[in-house]
Amino acid sequence: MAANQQRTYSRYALEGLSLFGKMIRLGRMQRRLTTPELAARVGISRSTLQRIEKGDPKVEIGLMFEAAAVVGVKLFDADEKGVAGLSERTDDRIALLPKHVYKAGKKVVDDF
Amino acid sequence: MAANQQRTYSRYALEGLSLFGKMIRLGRMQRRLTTPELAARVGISRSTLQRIEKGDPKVEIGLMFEAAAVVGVKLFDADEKGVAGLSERTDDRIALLPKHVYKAGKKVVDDF
DNA sequence: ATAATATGGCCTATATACGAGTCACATTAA
DNA sequence: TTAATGTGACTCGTATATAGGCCATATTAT
Repeated sequence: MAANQQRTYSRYALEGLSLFGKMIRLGRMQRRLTTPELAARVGISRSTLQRIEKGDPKVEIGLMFEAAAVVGVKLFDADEKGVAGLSERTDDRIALLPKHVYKAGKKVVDDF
Repeated sequence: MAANQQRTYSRYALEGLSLFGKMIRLGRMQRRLTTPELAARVGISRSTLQRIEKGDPKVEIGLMFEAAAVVGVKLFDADEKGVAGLSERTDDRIALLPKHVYKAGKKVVDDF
């Protein structure tokens, strides 16, 4: 018992998840894969795949990324140099910032 | 006991997750938020935020999307009409396909 | 029409992610 | 330098996601 539902998610996150699930579903159908087939290829159960395609916020992100990869859905269009290139550039940008944030009576700047 | 590590993830998924985590970390640092601060805003523990920024495949996808939303990381560059528009167009594309996949001796087509 | 298959929804047991804490070390500002 | 704060890396108990099953309905092909 205790049907809590105590965690809430923002509208933006839920909509993004819903879209992500729909894209995976679309990819699956375009490749003419049934839900048991795709689940088998991803290495998950059909029930989990169903939750993925619904955009359930509680699924493991790794499983959702796996499914997306299998059906060819890519988020943040890693175009040019692919994900690796983006990753490097992100590392570079992080390196430019102070390594700790440190709050000391400073007002939050937020200019970027 | 039983340090299983029985689930494996594809390289592509792991790299995508790593990038995703780095983008969240970058967003947090740009906004001068400490890890306890961001964790509080997202409504999660600091340990979970650490796993998010590392790209741990086992975190709830809802939490990661939530964190991304708070620090302004936008998924699948939902530019123009935003996520809602993309979602609609995805629905439309799904509607064009047969509602079930059905395998019947047909060869996998894969033309799209 | 019928048969065959796909999908959605629900259930339970078990593996495990989460929150909360602690400690050590790194980094910053003074 | 020193003091204050941020971060990383753990541990542990408990809430919960997952796998796997079943059943009902929908869809397809014949």
